[in-house]
Amino acid sequence: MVKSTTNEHGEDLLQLDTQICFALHATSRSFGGVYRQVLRDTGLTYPQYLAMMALWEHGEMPVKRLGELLRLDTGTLSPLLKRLDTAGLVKRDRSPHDERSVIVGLTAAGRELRAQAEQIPLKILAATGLEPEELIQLRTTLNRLTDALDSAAESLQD
Amino acid sequence: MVKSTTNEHGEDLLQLDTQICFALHATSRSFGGVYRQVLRDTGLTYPQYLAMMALWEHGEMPVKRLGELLRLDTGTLSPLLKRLDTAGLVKRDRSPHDERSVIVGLTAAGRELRAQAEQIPLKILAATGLEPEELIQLRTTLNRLTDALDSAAESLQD
DNA sequence: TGCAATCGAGTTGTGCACAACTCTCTTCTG
DNA sequence: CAGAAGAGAGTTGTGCACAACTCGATTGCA
Repeated sequence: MVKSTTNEHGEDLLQLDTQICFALHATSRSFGGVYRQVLRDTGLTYPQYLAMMALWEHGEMPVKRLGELLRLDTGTLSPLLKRLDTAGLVKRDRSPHDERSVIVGLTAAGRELRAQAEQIPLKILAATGLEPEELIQLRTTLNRLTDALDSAAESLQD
Repeated sequence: MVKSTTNEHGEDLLQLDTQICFALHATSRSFGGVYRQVLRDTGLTYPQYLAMMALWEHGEMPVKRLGELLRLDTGTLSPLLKRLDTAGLVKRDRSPHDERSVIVGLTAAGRELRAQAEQIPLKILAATGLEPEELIQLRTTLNRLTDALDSAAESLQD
């Protein structure tokens, strides 16, 4: 049995689907543009900012754990952390307990940057122009969507 | 006057904001993962698929117009089209009316690929696991969000 | 205990996104 | 009509995302 691709509003879901995905792609890039502006004087990119956020909140942790929090693999994270290291914001040291593991921690400069970054979320919040209720619902929908997509991708592996 | 950063549900909006943006980022990448699976035997990446979609729907058009449809600048589009050209799916010719303009059109192979790509939207739709109503609302919210972010980014230029 | 399997980081290669630039062609204006 | 200004495409350089790989450390199990 094949589901109809047109709903009661007369919208073609096949078309709609591509628009959803395209809209998401566009929104993601627009967010990137706003963050680029807001982060300009910190010298951070958005993914670097996310990494710093995680370290500000949780303190030092292994690269592995940071990758889980940010959902990034080492191919992305290693060079990113190298750049943060070069910028003097983080330090990386082998764990004495497990020589495979590298512990990422903040330097003094990295901790100091936190004060400068404090107003960033408010600026971003203002830029969204959405009401809190809408943001909450959007987040809920996105999280469900991410879970569904991840498990779909997994079941498509074969 | 400073707005409260905590709403009536006791959620910290500063935290929420970062979660929204992070959630969006995560969803965008999860979509990427599903498309990677689904597009595997076409040999296309997701942005390449978007470009092909635009050409299947609208026929040949200048690079400029394609960039507007996909919201991509030439720095992204030129090499992407070069790869599609190398793959034999599109052709690029200078416009006879305006030597600055390049017209992108489909080759026979590019047109044939459409049949193979026909079931892709349905697969993606299934992978989202969302009801049509939710998709429609999500699209609406995302479009508003994108507009707000774009105009915010513009006003932050200076 | 010894060795195979696994794990954690890092590297390499490809492609996307974007800023800043060049080059050519067109258009506008004095 | 000439030269300046602008438009359209492409290039260069940086950084992110991800697959596939290497390498050394650890773990597990025969």
